[in-house]
Amino acid sequence: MKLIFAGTPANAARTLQALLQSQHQVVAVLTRPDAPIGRKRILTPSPTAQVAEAAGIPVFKANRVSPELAAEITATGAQLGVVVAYGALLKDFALQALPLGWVNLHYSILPDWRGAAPVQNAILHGDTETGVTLFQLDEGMDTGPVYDVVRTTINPGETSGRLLERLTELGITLLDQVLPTIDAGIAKPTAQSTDGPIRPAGKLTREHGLIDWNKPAPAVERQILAMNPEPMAHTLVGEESFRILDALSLGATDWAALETESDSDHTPGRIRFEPKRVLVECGGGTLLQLRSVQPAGKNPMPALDWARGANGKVTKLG
RNA sequence: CGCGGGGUGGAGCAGUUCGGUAGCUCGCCGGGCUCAUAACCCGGAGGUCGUAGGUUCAAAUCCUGCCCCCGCAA
Repeated sequence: MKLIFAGTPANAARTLQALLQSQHQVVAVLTRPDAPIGRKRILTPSPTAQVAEAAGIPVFKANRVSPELAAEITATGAQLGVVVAYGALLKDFALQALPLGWVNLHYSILPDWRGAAPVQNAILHGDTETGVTLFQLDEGMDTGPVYDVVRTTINPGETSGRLLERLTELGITLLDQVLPTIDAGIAKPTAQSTDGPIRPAGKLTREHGLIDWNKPAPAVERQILAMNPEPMAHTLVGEESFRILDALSLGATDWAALETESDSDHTPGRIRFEPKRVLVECGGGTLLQLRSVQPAGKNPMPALDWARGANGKVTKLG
């Protein structure tokens, strides 16, 4: 089957690579325009564009599909479009540009977590299960009829980045199974369920990553895991940003076992350096064990490494 | 020229203001103690102090160019 692929970030690029090695023929790729990346503002093609260009496939770069672009898409002769995190909604004329329309891989069990950041939101809200949904694109946001779903358990301590990697692979297998049935004309998508939670998965901004140490440790842990790798949870050390990449909630504090001196000052955000652990006091007398951190201007490092240099200089976060 | 932090044995840091051949907490190797140990004790290896050049009797430290990493902002 002749396909056009639309996607932008790394997981879309990974999926494109898989399609390139499949029985299908990717005749063109749609991705977002090159964007300035990093401090030096170097204009960089999206990961998907890089994979496409390396494979010698024609690339359309656009932030939205115009009627003119839709005509070009039609002219490629592709039968079906496959969308993975392209980054923009397709209007009716775009949807109708291909004989079989478009399918979209979405990293949640629809209709729950429709929107830009389903993986991060699932972890942030403490979900224990998520999945990948392959559905037929319509004009709504992630509202189209569903071909199939693959479910998976969210592992304890799993970050958004790691979970997305797993979901990407699951999505590839899902495409592998469903595309042939669409090609054969025997696939029959069914309307999305109307019961169960339908939570909006809004994009998470840097503000969502600012840690409030008054919250209990389990909530802070979920926040840290959800924000990794983007936009990354952070707090402050003095005036400087301090990112926390990985942490583990230890739950309630046994203060009696911890007290070695007469300091009954249990301030949220206060750090306790132990020989083998770095702990932060959270709300409700809970403790969070820091695992991986990144001070401003430094590379990410194990919390214990940071403690070696920071012990005695830093006493409190936030 | 967007703002800023940083490059010192494998890791994280100190030392740079007031130049005099490198220190701390770990890790690693060997030995000891111990029923045992991630605990403790003793010993050891390991560093062109990012790089090129300059000043000086002497540079991690002062001056100049360059490279690399990162936080914020976009």
